[in-house]
Amino acid sequence: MLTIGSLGKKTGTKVQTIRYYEQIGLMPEPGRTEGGQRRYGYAEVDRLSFIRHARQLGFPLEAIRELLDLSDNPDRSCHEADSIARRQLKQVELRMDRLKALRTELKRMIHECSGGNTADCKVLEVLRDHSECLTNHDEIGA
Amino acid sequence: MLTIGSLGKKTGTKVQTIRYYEQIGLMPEPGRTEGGQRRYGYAEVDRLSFIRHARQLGFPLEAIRELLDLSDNPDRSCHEADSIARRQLKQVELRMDRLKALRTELKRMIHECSGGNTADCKVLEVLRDHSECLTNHDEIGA
DNA sequence: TCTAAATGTTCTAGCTGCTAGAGGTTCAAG
DNA sequence: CTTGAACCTCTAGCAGCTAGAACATTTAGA
Repeated sequence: MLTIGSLGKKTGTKVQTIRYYEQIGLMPEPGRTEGGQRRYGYAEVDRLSFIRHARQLGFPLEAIRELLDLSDNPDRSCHEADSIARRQLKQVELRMDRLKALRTELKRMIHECSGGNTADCKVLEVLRDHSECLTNHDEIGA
Repeated sequence: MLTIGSLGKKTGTKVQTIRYYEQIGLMPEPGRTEGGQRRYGYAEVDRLSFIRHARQLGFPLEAIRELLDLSDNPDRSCHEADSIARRQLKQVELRMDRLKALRTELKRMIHECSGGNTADCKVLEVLRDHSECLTNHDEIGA
């Protein structure tokens, strides 16, 4: 039986975060000692590892909830898990595209800055006047 | 003189957001009508445009606060604005690197999923067992 | 001049995914 | 039996907004 602290260490999760996951129903309510402290078994280690791993891959908690659900029901079609992963991939690629455009603009901005005083600072000038931008980054910063 | 609504339209900002910026001191407290409604001039259009543009480039509000400060003081060195922009560029590149690793992992995961039922779903399997990952994505999902 | 619609006002709470702190209790080692 | 680390609950905070309730003002048309 593991305490919440050792579960945390095993999975690289802060104690508060584990309690948070329990609170929102991602982790089950564990058994307690007579004194009221949580005690975990190895099923919980697996579940929490799954969650943390999915988080590292950027899945939002709601997606993880679905994935856990699928994982708990081995009879259901793999298709759903696959489409969640594809959705996540789409998100990642979208964010990458935005960051790419952003990087271009930032680089240009910095490159053109010659280093006098702020009165003719290129960085500030570009920020002041959107028309100096090459891309029309509507929602880039998301 | 502009109402908060027309300022919002001119700059592509929601009314609530403008009030929020005022609340945190990014936008100045504007003049009011006798009835207590906000009225803006063209200086405010410029300032808000600056803020929104910087947000689109991903600058956090605190960085924008500094940039506005620099912009208000034309005598100060451009160097500070430049270093804020460089910092932002670093952030963007860091996030891009993480996303790139993430994308690789997701693609592999999806690619290997043959589409049976979840009992042998590759997506779920990879999530279950970190050792199947090529990268050790410690903080990838940030 | 009156009215009705559109827009404005403040205040509070919610979103994601945690994280930190206060103030108190339990557990395990020595 | 004592001590100190780890646990407990509860509340509030972070970024950067966004939404809604409940009410006031403005403006255009009849």
